[in-house]
Amino acid sequence: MAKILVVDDDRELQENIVEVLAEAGFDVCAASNGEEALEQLATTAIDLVLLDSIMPGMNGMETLPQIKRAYPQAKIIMMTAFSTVDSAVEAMRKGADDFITKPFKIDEIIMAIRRSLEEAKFAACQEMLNMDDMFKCLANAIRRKILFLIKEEGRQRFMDIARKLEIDDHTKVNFHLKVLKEANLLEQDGRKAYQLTPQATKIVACLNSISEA
Amino acid sequence: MAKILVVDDDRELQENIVEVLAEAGFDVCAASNGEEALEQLATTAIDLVLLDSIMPGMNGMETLPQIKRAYPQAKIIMMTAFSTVDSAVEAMRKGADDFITKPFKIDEIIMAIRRSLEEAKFAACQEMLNMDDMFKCLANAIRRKILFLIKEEGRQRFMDIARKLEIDDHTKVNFHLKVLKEANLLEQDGRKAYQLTPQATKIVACLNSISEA
DNA sequence: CTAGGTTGAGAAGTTTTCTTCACAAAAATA
DNA sequence: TATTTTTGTGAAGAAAACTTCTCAACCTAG
Repeated sequence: MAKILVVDDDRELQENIVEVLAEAGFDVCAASNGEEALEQLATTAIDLVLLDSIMPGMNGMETLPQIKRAYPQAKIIMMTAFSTVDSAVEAMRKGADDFITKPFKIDEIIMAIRRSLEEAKFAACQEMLNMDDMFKCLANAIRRKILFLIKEEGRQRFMDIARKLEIDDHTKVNFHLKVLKEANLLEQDGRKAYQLTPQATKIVACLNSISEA
Repeated sequence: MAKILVVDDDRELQENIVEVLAEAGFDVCAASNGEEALEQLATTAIDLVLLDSIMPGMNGMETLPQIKRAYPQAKIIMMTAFSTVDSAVEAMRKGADDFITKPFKIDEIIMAIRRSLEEAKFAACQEMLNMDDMFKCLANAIRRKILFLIKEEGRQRFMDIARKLEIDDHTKVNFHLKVLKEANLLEQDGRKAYQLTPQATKIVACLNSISEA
């Protein structure tokens, strides 16, 4: 279930939107201005922000780039009663994913939300589908063994890896370590010991959870 | 944190073991006999069972094979005050992972637990390392796209898959679908529509979580 | 400093994987 | 029923991946 943050200083409109979106099946929370929005985002995983452009304190146009910078995965739909081509273009260039004019119809905002959430899902799938190097790496059994050896026993030096995996031909180990480095799954520290990259750590933990499920 | 179930009708000993294991950092729960143990296992993910062999009602030797059958991933350490070679061999043959004689020292039981849990972790890693077909499947981009298309849009017929992935050459699609079927990631229903196997569903969900983290 | 061990690189040979082609079988439609 | 469309098979060719070999650079120990 997608989590949506409604940011608007008009308390009545805000509550109206929250109620309607909740009825439409979304998990909704609210903030009255930019500062509150950033606070909410800091503690809650938000999928999409409905952001009013005119608010006292930090307004929508000022808040937008800050949210985009700190929470790039969150989709942002800018709402405004005073829309011009210039303000629309400015908002989109600052990172808004959509732009909607008040007063709007309910199904209009719901459709915009659904479209933006769909785009977010698509982007997440694309990112994973594009991890070609990583998938090609994991196709090879020796390389899987190397990753798990390092996960289980910590960083390893070249000949330790070869010995523990019982591979006599060091050049075979060298080839596979090179492939792992080029795929950004392994890196070397000051002593040339091999360790997992953050990405590899994530992947190995995830794959481990398949066996446990 | 490993979850341990202590099964013993001697209430004082049971509480003693629970307390000591909790202090050693384990998450512990208890049962007084075989029936209670099976009930607990039905509602809680247990990593390891400490199972007394002599209990009223369903005793340890009767409970052991039932646990092993229903919860094969759970490690079982059999405890007994009346140990003979025969009883030890019988317990191990029925699936116990270790066998320990009462009265035992605390560090003795903790060491046995640690050893068994380490073996469980090693077995989980081995299972995953051996999923060669699956990993080789995921190395190919077209096959990843097929899996995600079906995850996102539900079961698909042959030409629908080709059309949605914009692949003109149907024999290319056919080849990759065949590889996915042979790796037990895809199966066909009565109308020949392709759907994910339970295993594939698990894997795709897991890989999806990498992008979201 | 020298010799041996460790680590790494590049080329050639071998194996595996993928794509394409020709054809066939099954299902759907007119 | 005949024709068209959909789905599937196997072989050959092409591309990618892996293994082996030779050599080199660097590090360590005596």
